[in-house]
Amino acid sequence: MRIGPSPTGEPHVGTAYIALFNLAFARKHGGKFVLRIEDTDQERSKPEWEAQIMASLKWLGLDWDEGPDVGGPHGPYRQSERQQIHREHAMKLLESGHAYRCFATKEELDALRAEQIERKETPRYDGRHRDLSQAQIDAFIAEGRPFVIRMKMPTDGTTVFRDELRGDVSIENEQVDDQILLKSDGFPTYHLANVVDDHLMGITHVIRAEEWISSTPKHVVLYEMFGWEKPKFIHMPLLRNENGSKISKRKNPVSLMDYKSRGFLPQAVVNYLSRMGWSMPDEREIFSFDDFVENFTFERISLGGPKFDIEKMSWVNGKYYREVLDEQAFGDHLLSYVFDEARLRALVPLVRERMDKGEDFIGLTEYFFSGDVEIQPDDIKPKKQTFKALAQTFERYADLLDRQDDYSPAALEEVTREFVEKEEWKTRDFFMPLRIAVTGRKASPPLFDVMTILGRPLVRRRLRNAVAAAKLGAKQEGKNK
RNA sequence: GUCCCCAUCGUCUAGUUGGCCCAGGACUCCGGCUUUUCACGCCGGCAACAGGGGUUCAAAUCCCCUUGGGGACGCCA
Repeated sequence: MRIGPSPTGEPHVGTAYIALFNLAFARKHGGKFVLRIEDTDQERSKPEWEAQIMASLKWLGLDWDEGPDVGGPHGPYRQSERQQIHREHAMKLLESGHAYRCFATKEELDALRAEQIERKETPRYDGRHRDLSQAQIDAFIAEGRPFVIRMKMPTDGTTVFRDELRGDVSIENEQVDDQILLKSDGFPTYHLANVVDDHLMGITHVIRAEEWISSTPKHVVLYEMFGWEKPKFIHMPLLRNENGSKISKRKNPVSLMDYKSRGFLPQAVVNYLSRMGWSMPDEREIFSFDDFVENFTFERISLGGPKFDIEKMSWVNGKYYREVLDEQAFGDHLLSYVFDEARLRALVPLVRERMDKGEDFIGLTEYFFSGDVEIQPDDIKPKKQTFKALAQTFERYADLLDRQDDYSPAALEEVTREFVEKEEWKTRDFFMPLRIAVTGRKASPPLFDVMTILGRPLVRRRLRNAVAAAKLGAKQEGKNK
């Protein structure tokens, strides 16, 4: 069993979800759980993300038997360090005629796709370089044209594979594209790297999210091309947003770091996640990971995509507080959460010149320690603006911050000032409501320092609350007229 | 648009070898009890088998169609 997170963003709840089921299955059947970093996207992968993902999984107690940090017999466990292996396997397929070079540029293919969509056709590769003559290939290479290696998918027939949860899934081969295996930068795509590494690492059960079902035929055909034994495929249901779409940070707090910073217990998060699409035979809701492993079977997985409900996860967390942990353990949790050293240290420069005695601290910083802050509509309305305008502007600002990657004070200040200018608002008319929205008070340390320490999820939540407050104000405004 | 997957209360789900289910539990919400208050706890309530055809003595459970939802269709994973 393995989990292959891609270090291209914050540690995602979906990663933990899949890791959890892989681990449970491995533990149940005495198998090994492998952590393999799938960092073949050179542009988006970052070492910081990798470190954060590993830290988050460890926080949850989802420990791996083999991985980049602990090593193991099938290393290296970072795909970027296995490039040579992937390349060799791509060459093998090239030699055996199962793959070919494609010289089409990205622009060329984008244009092709655009045309196909225009004509309401299914966007797909047209096989333009699938049967190039050797002379043509030589000529292109002599020209120094960059190329990718594509797999030669059969054009007819059907590929059938067994999903252990759903039974046989069959997909017509003509529906499947000639997948790129090796990119022009020499790195493999997910499909090649995944199949090659899974085989080499002795992965017997591929437990991954449902979104991979439609590309599984490619993987099956690859196994066959290499003449390898196929693993068993288990596709877990996809975690969903409230509206049913694939879970995303737009609609949900999906970063595992958020849960930690909001004071969730790792055991409670794991417990809640186990109940997503799975149930105990006796319908118990509160159980340990060991209990989960003991009772785990695929038969108890239900396939409807479960919606992630932070409300219910909070209830689970509360259950742990009052029933699972004893006073000592609960006290320890509180101590480490409230007096988290990193957070306390971050506040030091903000409060030092503002306090005379230790007792001033709590009053000065309480909004760093609470979830939502209370906002009175009347407090946030600038004199020269309407509630309606405020609501709309805040909404646009919240959207802007969602897309903001750099959350440092300087960067926040820059984008915010730019934003205010673009909105044609007076700086003070925007900054005061913003300060109240974020801190719940009219006076605070420098706003952007505060926002950085609060972090994206909390700022986001409070901004949304302020939008709601402004809308409420707008309603009353309308009535009075 | 094409292909694939899925379908029980608002949400998570039990139910799946068809009958014990006019569908059970949990979250949320609403009552009540307990409590100086709040919370917890306890008791109670609202609330679902998407629709239509079959198969069968009998269907939430099996089959088909429709509808709905989701996913995939990237030199991202």
